[in-house]
Amino acid sequence: MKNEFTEKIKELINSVPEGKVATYGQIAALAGNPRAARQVAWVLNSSSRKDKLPWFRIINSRGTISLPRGAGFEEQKSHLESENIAVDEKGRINLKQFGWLHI
DNA sequence: AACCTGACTTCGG
DNA sequence: TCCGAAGCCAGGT
Repeated sequence: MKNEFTEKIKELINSVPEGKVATYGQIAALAGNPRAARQVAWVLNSSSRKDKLPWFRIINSRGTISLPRGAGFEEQKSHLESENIAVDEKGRINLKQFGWLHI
């Protein structure tokens, strides 16, 4: 198929186990394009609604929530905490402990 | 086909 | 460790 890259991104996101988080860069790299992290975010934004992907398990390389306050930050934080993942006030997460794949 | 946009990443200060 | 600028990718208009 033509956009197997996008399809693979969805598969990878669905592969993230509960209680773990992955970064855009990791997903992009596993999908075959380490540079297409932005595309991962785009796919999430467009597919999370219809495909119900665990978008809340995807964070940026700094190990923090990328969403701004009032635009999903609170929501994502709640989802993560529901899976026993520690998130501080600034949205920071300990990747050493909760990271799906170790960088 | 060209330009714009985005839940990013990396580098330098 | 935090902030700003530049670079990259694919989809949308």
